[in-house]
Amino acid sequence: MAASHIPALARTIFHVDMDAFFVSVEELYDPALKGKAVVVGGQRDERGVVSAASYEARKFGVHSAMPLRTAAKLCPHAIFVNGHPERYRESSEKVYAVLTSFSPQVEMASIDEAYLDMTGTTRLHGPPLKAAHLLHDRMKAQTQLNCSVGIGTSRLIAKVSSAQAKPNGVLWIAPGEEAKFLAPLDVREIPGVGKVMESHLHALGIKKVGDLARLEESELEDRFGKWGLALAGKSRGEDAGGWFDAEVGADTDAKSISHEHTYNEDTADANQLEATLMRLSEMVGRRLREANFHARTIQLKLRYKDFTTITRAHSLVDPTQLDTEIFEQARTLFRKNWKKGMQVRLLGVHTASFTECAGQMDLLEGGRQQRWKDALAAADRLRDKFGESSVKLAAGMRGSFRERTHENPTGLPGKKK
DNA sequence: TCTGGGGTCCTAGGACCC
DNA sequence: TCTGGGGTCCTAGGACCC
Repeated sequence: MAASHIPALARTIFHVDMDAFFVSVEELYDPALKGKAVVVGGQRDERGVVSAASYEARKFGVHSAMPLRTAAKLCPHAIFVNGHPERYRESSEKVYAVLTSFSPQVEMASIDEAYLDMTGTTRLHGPPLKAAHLLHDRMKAQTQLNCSVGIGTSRLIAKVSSAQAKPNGVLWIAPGEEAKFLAPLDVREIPGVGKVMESHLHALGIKKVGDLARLEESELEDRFGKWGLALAGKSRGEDAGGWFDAEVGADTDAKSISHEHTYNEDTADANQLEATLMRLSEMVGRRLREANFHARTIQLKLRYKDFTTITRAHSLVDPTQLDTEIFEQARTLFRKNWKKGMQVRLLGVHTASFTECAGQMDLLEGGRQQRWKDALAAADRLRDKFGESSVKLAAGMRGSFRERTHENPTGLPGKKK
């Protein structure tokens, strides 16, 4: 092909996506699962959705985000497995180690996928396709896991091509071939186009990316605003706007930390609901302390039986990382907004607007907070040693913490991180 | 079919300030 | 009198991703 088609500054981006990651990791622990219809995410009669399905289960129409009970109906012979986040984190770290041996610019986009900037690595690893096959084989050798690799001049092209390469494949889109590659694909294949956007586009008669590319930019902008403009660029394979434009591997601090819980059965029991808020506040507080963040905004999430969901937030003058302060705010928001007697399906505690250090406080307040911090640090250490359920901080306690061991009667250490 | 849990980003209105 | 304009912060909700 003519060299003039190749932009002088074209980047070479890899998108590496692990195949059926959670299922594959579970197979490492239980080889009997191999080749079977497997659903990870919970048991067949539980409230919840599919986190991952094996290719065998997918043949029956099972896919991630589908309710477990639906999956059980579509594929009655499937084996249902609870998720093991520690296992996935551990495998993810091995994946990361393999990737960093190929490029210093690696960015994990989630637990099972990553972008690599491979621009200028030809001398070291050979041309893109050769490097990708090398990576693919080393991944299998060192993690026993299959992955797919997409290669392109943008994150977008790399991401879309890795999806086309699945399972267990490698796909390279040569510079200049982007639009041709995208044109026949459904608009839904473009990252950021979900159910809602898809139906808006379908209503305009736009089904394929090629249809999108033929539209005037100005028309897309008029209809969909800023996002429409980005969409026009994407239809040509450009990393148009936002995070996609960022350098690969630029580190990004967390913007929010949250935990939520859906009850197996809806409840209107105020004591149970507030106990859940306490537990969620503890989990959030702990993660704030681990990250050394102080949160200014505390948000409550409340979902009723009929699935109507509200969020209510409050911003503090002094940012906090203390369980009790988080809980106090969450509980206040809850008492103000929960319609007494209404059955609750889900509660969540969300924190955001982080600062590195705490706001100002007077000396007296400082002393009291310090004692709390000491107590919490001790509780965190105890949890590390004996597991999540061994320590609970009771609401309203001052300057001390109580140890509860009835949930761990053997005295043996629980799961260690 | 009866809908998890952890995130990110965007929009839009109102308050408040200059 | 019949009504500025821009900037920022806060809150609520929603689309989307894995």
